[in-house]
Amino acid sequence: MLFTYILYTKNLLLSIKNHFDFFGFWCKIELIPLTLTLKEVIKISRSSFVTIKDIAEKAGVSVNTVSRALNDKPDINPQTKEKIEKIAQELGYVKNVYATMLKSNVTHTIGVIMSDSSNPFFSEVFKGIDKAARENNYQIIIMNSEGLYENEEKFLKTLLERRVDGILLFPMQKSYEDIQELIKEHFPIVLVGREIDGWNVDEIFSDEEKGGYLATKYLIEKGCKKIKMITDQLYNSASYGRLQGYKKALKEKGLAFSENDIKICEGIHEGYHVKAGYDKTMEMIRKKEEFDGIFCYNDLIAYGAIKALKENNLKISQNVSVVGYDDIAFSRLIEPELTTVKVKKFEMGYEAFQMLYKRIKSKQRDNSSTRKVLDVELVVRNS
Amino acid sequence: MLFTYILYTKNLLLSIKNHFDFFGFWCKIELIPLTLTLKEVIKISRSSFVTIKDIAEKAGVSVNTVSRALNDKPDINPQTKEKIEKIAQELGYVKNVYATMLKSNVTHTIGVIMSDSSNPFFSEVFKGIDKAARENNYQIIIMNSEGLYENEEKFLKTLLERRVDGILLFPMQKSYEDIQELIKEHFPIVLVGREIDGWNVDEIFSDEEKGGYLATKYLIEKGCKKIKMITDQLYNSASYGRLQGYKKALKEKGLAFSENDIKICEGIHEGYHVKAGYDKTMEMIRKKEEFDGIFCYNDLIAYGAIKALKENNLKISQNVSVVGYDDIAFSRLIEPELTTVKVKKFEMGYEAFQMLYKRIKSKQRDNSSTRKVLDVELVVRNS
DNA sequence: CTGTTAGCGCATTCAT
DNA sequence: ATGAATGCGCTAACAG
Repeated sequence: MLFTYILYTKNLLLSIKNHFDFFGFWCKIELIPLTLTLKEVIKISRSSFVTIKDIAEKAGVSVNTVSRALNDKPDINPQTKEKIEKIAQELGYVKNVYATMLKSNVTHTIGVIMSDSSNPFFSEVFKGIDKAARENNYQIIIMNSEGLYENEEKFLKTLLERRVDGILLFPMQKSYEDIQELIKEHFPIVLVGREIDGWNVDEIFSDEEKGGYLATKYLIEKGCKKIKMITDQLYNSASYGRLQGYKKALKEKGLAFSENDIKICEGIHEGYHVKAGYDKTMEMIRKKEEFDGIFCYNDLIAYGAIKALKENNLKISQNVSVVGYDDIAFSRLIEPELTTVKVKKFEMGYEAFQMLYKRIKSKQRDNSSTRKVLDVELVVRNS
Repeated sequence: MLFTYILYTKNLLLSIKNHFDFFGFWCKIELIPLTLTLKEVIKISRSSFVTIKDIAEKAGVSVNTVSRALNDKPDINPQTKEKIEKIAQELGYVKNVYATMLKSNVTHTIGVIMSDSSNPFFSEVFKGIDKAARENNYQIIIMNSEGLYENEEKFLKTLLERRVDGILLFPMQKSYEDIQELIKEHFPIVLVGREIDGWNVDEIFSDEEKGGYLATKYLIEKGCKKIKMITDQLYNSASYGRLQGYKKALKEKGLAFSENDIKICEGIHEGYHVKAGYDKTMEMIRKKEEFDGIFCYNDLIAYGAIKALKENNLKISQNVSVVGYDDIAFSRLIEPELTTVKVKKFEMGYEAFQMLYKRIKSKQRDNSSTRKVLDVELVVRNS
């Protein structure tokens, strides 16, 4: 074990390092020059970061001269500035942004709460956020709620403690109270990927109904007579919208809607989408339900469905057609290549940050709000 | 447009909100009680966060009583505590961690720099980091370097400015100077996924040579006589190690090694791995190079290779066998299911954080370092 | 052009 | 059990 003691006597500063072991100990005594005060020594022993005060002392100027020099403020002698910059360089000075933040009340940080950043859909959206944030010199604290409301709540608090300038939230449809609280306070927040009716808050999301409509219409026009839909929990606007589109297309084409054709995934865990798609399809086959088309809530579910169909020797696109949603990168790699609804993932993230940024910048904390709807399109491939 | 002015007169504080529009403007005058000072009003207009001072005033106690109450310190009257907690609740108090950090010099934040968090390999590793960090109540600031050294350098600085307690870095093999600087200063840092010889720094990485060896040996034992390797840039330890393993297996089985069998991907951009795997394979076919096996640096490259082989009507596993690396989730979904080297991705992230945490906690900033090697295994599937 | 001073929000002695 | 005072590192207002 290693201990460090610091003693202050009238004219001597001792730093004693004792190395103990089972058989005794020895100690090493270091003399520290008297120019350092006790406080400074403590500081040194605690943290190795150099402060503007250190620079100021070394340069023989005041701290604020250093501050001005390092922040490119006017009213400074070029030579002084140069000298200070040189010393800062030598000492390896790195600004402590916390001190700055404490004064300025601005952190240049946003919080991002999503359910699972390793899900390809989210990670594409995140890329957009990341890009936009970097361009504006903003940092990101990311939190994965794993779809759990408790986490969402906890993270929200953590982010506020960190005084993020704003928050991008991919909400579970359940979380109402705390978010509404924030909105009431006009805290900068943008809801991403979900539409929440009647709230006075900035939102960006896809035209889900159109997506569901396009997918279903495509299946019908391809000749499908009985189209199943495998969807996610129905209490979020995305699945709701896609379902509406599905219904709309059925109605338009004169096909009957049946509750039994809607299969809802349950459980949230690592890779559950693929598994759910697989399980639901297997179940439909086992129960000998008739169907010649499946509209899946997302591509991952579609992968699972395709896997199940293959295992039962059903020909994709001939016996059963499958349409996914999102158009993640892998949908071009699986066999057959997946027909899917393309969502502007990167744009969603990029735009979301822009909206948040605008909100942060405008001191205007009023009751107006903007909502942006992103267009979707059908990508026809071989499924 | 909406402007807010604050006027301070001898006995009157005016907050004037002027609503301009094209046709004129009107203004609303609010009287603010004299108990507030100008400074306080400015504060209110600037930030809506309540401080312990606000609570103290409302509770009629001192700030430190509030501080003690809220931090579960001893020496406090239970009733006072309860009262303070209630007021804090009412006012919607959220602690400003920056102030705390400024005092404590501890941020409970780590920085993570990786090349692309949307790459499935990295996102799995990140999950492990995230899990471990949450368990220890640490926050994460993540940065995507996009494989660019300039970014890595810049981000490192940003993270230091943010006074992260430690850094997890997935290094490009190029970046030496600045990292070494940090290591010399005994700043807590753990290098993840890459082994760097001769550095005195904590590292965690996979047994790359074993992975390359297992993959190649498998191909040979399956009957392959001419095995190509499509790899990434060779200046990182991962590709180097896998190449060594490849060579070792060839030698052991009496097959000749040829420089021409090593195909190196170039370019770094969105989805370049898949494309590179595809391009390199197409090129080999076009040039009529002979081969009956491909060992790919990662699964993404393997997907591209498989796509190219299929397009040329080559039967995977019969005409040409393919082995990938990493075993990302999608390798079970493509057709044929990919034989690959399974890497402990989640564990790598999880352990990496543990190592960093240990380093952060032990004030001991000495010259010792630990390196952890994770085992790999071959997962035989149908390619 | 530069130094002095005050204060951001909080936690920590040290008194009382 | 509670309050007063101090300082973390930095910036900004003000004075010289």
